[in-house]
Amino acid sequence: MDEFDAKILNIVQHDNRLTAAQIAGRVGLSPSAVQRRLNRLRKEGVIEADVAIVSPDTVGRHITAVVGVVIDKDRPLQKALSEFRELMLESPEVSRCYDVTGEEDFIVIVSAKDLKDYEAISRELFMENPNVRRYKSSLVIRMVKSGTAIPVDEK
Amino acid sequence: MDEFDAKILNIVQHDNRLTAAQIAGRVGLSPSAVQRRLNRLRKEGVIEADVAIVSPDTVGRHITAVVGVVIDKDRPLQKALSEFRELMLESPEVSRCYDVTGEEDFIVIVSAKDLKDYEAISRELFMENPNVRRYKSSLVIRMVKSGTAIPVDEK
DNA sequence: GGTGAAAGTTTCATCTC
DNA sequence: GAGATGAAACTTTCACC
Repeated sequence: MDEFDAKILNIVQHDNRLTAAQIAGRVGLSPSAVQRRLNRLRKEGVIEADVAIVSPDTVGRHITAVVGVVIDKDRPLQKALSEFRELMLESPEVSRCYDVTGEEDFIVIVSAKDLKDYEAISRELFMENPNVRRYKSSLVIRMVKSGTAIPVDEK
Repeated sequence: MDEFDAKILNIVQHDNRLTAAQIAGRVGLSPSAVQRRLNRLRKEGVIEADVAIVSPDTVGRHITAVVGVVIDKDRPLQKALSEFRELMLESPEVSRCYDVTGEEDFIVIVSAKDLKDYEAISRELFMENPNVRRYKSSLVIRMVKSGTAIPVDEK
């Protein structure tokens, strides 16, 4: 990982369909050097995935919610935690789930078609979930920033 | 937007480096039909972007935090809100920012190198920010799910 | 890391339903 | 309207310097 890798990562995190030649022009390497680095970064797992980002609104997902979840500590804790994680992983409406410190145990990002759909989803995932003691939904009014990029220091 | 589009979107949201021929095999179309649809979906903004996802840990970003922010309502509200949004947009350590309903005004996802770095960032963005009345950090212990995919109903 | 030839992929005009 | 075919243009791969 040197300065070239950092520059390449900072570029492809915003557009991974640029050709090696285009990236090469910006970072000052030959196209094949860029390709070699990209292939290495992918093999090593620095680049975890290459994905298309879909605009939720255009596919009828008009609601995003941020949900703070507290697990019921009266139940076997490890089991409750792993069951909850499993449920999050297998629910397609859950786009992200963080295990966190603080008052809440998990913070979950949910995507739903509309409010009615969100109510059904939150009832199923949280309200009727015996592992959940309580939860608090915050509806997203406006996506201020919805990036996926991690800053990579160019040294 | 038909069933073919939905299937294509559900595929490229997990891997946008598949070739049109590979996608065609899975959805039951010819490669050129898949290409035309992908180009259309990109032009129409259904596909907002095509990006590489970088593993934060591998580039030295070991801390992720979810921060709930309450804006100081004693200040001119619209100005405070837009200044705060602007700050989030221009801060590379902020990967996401949601304007939300409920107790908090914003929920912010921050990426930092380590705890010391996080303290410096949160001091600058939140503690010393006159537009912020109070904020609450939750440190991410474990990324349970870190997807970017939105479910697209295949009819 | 660079170069260049081979293999693979996308683009686009054309034909068909 | 949308899908299939095939040739041209472009991109990636890989052996070699």
